[in-house]
Amino acid sequence: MVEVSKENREAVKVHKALGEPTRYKILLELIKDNNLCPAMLESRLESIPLSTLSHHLKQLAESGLLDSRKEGTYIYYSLNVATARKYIPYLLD
Amino acid sequence: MVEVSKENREAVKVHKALGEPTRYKILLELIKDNNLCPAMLESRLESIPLSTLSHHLKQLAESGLLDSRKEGTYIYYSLNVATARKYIPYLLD
DNA sequence: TTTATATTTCTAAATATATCGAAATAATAA
DNA sequence: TTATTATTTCGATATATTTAGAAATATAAA
Repeated sequence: MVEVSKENREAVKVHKALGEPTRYKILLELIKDNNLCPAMLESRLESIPLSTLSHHLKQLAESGLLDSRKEGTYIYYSLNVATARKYIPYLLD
Repeated sequence: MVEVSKENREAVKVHKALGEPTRYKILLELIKDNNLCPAMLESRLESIPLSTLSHHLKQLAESGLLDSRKEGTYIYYSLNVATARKYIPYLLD
């Protein structure tokens, strides 16, 4: 099997991250309102445990779609604009 | 949990289809050379059984990324340009 | 009508992923 | 230092997906 390039592996990772309903919803929330903490997202996506949410946020961040920054005990997640522009331009603007 | 719209369900399906290395490779081959049959793809993607390939082609087609047309015993798969322009513009041109 | 070719569907096993409670970490406040 | 809050990591289970051989289908050619 011909292996894909590093660039293509990254693309597959991004699409895989987007190809799951909960993660897609997280992304939609962040497009509406950038800079959200897990606890804030928890109240927007009904009945999801924080441990599950955290797991999905990790995958979205590892794909490059999200950035995060820590402030005290809070962690703010935000869209990585460059990655989002590349892979989900149809959702922006 | 807030459910996603029909449009978003379609988007998730497309991203899920793209989020798997073999299917991504199939797509890259079709971008290089549109209108390929399973047997032609089989020779381009080394060591993949036709049954597996057929399964992946089905998912790509069901997501809306591929069209297919039958000619005798052959089935030609091709990019659906509208869907591709929406979800993988970074791969086109 | 038999044979050959292209492809799909079926089925079962292997692998990967999602889920969620409990325990762990990390920062802050009392 | 102890308690509190925000979040992550762990571990186990449930669910979904991928894989590939065998059987089935469909078309065309001998």
